[in-house]
Amino acid sequence: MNLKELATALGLSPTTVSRALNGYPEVNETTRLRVSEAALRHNYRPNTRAKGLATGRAMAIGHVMSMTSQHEIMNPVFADFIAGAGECYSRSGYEMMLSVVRDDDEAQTYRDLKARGTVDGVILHAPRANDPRIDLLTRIGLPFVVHGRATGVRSPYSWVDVNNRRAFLRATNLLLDLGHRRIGLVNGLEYMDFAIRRRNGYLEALTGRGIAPDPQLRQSEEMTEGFGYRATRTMLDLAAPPTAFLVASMISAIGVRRAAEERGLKLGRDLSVVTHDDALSYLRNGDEVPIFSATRSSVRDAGRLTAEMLLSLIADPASAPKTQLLEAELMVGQSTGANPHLPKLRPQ
Amino acid sequence: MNLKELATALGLSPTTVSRALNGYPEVNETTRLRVSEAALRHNYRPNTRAKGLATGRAMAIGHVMSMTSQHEIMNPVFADFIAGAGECYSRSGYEMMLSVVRDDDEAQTYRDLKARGTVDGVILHAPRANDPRIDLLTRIGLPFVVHGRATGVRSPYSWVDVNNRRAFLRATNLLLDLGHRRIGLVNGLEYMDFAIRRRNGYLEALTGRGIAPDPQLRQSEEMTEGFGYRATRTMLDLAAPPTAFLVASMISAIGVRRAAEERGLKLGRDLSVVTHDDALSYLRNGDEVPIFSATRSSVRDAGRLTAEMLLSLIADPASAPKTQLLEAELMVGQSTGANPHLPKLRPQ
DNA sequence: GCCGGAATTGAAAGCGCTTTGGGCCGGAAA
DNA sequence: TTTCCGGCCCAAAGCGCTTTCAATTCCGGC
Repeated sequence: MNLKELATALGLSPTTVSRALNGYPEVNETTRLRVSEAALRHNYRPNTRAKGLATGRAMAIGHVMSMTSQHEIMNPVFADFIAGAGECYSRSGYEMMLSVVRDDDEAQTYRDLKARGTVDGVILHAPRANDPRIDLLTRIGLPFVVHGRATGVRSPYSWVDVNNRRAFLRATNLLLDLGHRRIGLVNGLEYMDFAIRRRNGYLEALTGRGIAPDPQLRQSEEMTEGFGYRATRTMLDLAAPPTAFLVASMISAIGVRRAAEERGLKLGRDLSVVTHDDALSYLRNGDEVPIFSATRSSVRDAGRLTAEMLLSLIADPASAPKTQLLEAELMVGQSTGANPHLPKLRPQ
Repeated sequence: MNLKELATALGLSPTTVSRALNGYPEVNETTRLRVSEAALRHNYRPNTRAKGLATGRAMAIGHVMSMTSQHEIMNPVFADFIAGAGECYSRSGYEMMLSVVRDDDEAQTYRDLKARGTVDGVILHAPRANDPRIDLLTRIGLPFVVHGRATGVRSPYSWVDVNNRRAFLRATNLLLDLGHRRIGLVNGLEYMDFAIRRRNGYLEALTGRGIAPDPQLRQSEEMTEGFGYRATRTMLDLAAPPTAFLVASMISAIGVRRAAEERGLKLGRDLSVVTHDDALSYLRNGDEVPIFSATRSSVRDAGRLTAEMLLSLIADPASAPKTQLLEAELMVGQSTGANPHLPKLRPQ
């Protein structure tokens, strides 16, 4: 059933039916009722493409996820982010379009989305330092919001980000306060912006206490369980091993725990761990007392906020770029404790 | 730049340009070259909506993920499945549309997608026993492929599924062969079809060896880490605790390991665990020797296969429903070993 | 030198919607 | 009574493509 059929069934013109359904004021209220009742009864819904063609709006938002040909890692965070954004879209009548592309095709994908008018805007995932995609999107005039930021990019753009530097600064300070002096950093890939900021927060805290950072205590890679495991083993094998770890994701932290337990080290007693916790739905960090002490920030909320920001940008194209910085909570859980090797400061 | 503009720029009619770009035979080869060169130069790409309107095909596939209002759990498997399917789509020029909806809106969402012509077909996720969505989709005539099956649904439909029953049958037999007699089942929600089949495989193996299944050794819930942990604690607290566990997901298995290690039980020595492994990219099950003994089946491959099947169904609407049953590999890893409490069969 | 047919191109009619620019009617204002 | 103005509705023109149908040109064959 299309508009014309519905109109003839009602003895009205397509014009009036369209106006009635779209809430235009110049249609009689009783007619409107009659129309919407008939639309419901006939299960009428305007054709997406026809409507889009007529209005010039796609009512769709693009999410491009690129995969390096080598890694092929799906970010576990992605699903929850999508869920948050998707909520927003269905509330607002938007569709979400997902493109999975090889990373060297990503720029072309954005150009395509714009040229073919497939979407009204996109969300930029996983920004890197000096990310060229930001300039690209600005240049081609496709509205976008970045989930994260891109160190080094000077031109203004809209973003929603967690205060990663501050989060890891605070986390490091927590460990320092517990007497830890050698703190291992198990970071994400350090061309990713979030990882850079986390490292900076970590370094800032150390130097703030007059501790010279040891490059041997830093590893960075894709945040898998296996990486957490391997990085921990390697650092524990050092002549002067760390007594605490700062980890960039729960998944990696699970690997850290595996390595620790393999050595008979109990977290919170023999070894301290603070991890970042994205509050993934299937990986809750304990119930009352968190399993891991953590810097916590819901990526699902971030998804919702990012999507909302993009929709507001699309609604008002003239508006200046918006930004939103979210603070992570620092939660003390069961995986941290005083440095057991600390020489008593005041003996006796 | 649209078709008309490109046509006038070339001194040709839109008809010819359209034909040239779409590979119709009746256009002069030199003209075609001229056209495609100009299209490239002007960065021309046909408008998605206009093309869709004219052809009647959306060139898009819908994925609906519903969330129960209580749970709000994003299936961690979803991301990898999507990645597999997305690969197939971008290869074939299709788009993926994702809808995140409350589960009581799901039926309406399918009706919408059909009525508005937003997609050419959908992939049905997380089927349950007697899943009503299958009949719904058949009734409204929206092509679909189910990722999984639905016990109890009699009408024919297309699906791609792992042989869950067989996988858990074999896994249980492995544990039985290792001398385990009390085997705990940490299953997914048992209204989900896959969980039903896994339980059946487990029960079949037990009864096949003349062992009466103990209902106390079965728990089923959303497959989170926390559930794995709690279920294990509960079962280990039984008067006659299990010596082995069969677990429905790596995430839950990590919870099982946490509970075990909390009790000082080492996996593979004091307690055996076999888990199902979806081969998630960020949660590899070890490198050479798997961490967990596991029934393994890549959900990403499943995504690819499901998408391919759907596209072939759409290409040939008259074709009969297709099905594909994937076998899981049974991999022995570090988490299984002989039952330590087993009385020696041949003492001395 | 004429004809049928292949090769090549175009005009125009949709696809299903929105939206502009009237048109008609009844009642208030003149 | 005439004029004007809301209130309500419709015809028709697009939106940017595809595709049918027709037109034109250029051949070789007779």
